Amino acid sequence: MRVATWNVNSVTARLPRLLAWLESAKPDVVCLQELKCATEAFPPEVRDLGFEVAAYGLGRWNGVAVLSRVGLEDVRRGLVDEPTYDDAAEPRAVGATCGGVRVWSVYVPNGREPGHPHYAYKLRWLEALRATAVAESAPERPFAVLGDFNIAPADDDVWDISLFTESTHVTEPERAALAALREAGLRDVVPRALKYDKPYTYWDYRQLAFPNNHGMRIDLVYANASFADAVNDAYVDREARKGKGPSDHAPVVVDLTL
DNA sequence: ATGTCGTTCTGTGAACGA
Repeated sequence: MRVATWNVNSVTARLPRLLAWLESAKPDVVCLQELKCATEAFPPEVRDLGFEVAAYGLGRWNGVAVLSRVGLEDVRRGLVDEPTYDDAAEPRAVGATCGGVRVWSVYVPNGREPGHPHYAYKLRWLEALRATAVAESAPERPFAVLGDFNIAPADDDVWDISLFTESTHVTEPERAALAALREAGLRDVVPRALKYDKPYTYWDYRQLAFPNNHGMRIDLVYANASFADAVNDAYVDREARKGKGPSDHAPVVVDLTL
């Protein structure tokens, strides 16, 4: 089974590239983030390719989905005890069971800057993610949380850590939230880089970041032992970041032998 | 130079978030 995660930065703007990628990469299950469209506006062309779709979006911001061509059951929108921001629920997590594998597609809040209310929201949201993983991860069922975590797990996951001294994505509390997920039994499934030495998944649109490989590894796969032990390959599909009209993120692809 | 995107509204450019 091939499972992937991709922050597409607008599913409607990315539709031609998404459809081409689905046909060439042939994933069975895909977690998408930053749909930037409402649930009912999710492009029907994806279903025409044979995928069932569990989308969760409200419009301009955020939005997540699980696509599957191996079945789609027990869809859940939102986390256990999920926090709100400015008193509003945001569409940042959707879970589904696909061919016996439980996956969550997540778009973790950015945080904006340490000390900002959005940063405190990010940490609360990550605690709700941990609680959801604990509630749902049974040892015998492959389980994984995949998505844009907006956290670089280690300094090596950033192209130049010296530029991040006052920034989110690398702070100790954010990394502690990832450690708490690991303590809950999830493992970081680190993909291969298909070029250069680091498996970056995101490169800013600005300042020629992609050609200079000024990237970050912030799109993560956190999996329980049943899922992680079944992984026979994982890689970042950097080809999808090339050319005209890409997302600023590349897909992470994981192959499982179940 | 926060230098690029994508979306929406204050709407044919600006504001916002990333």
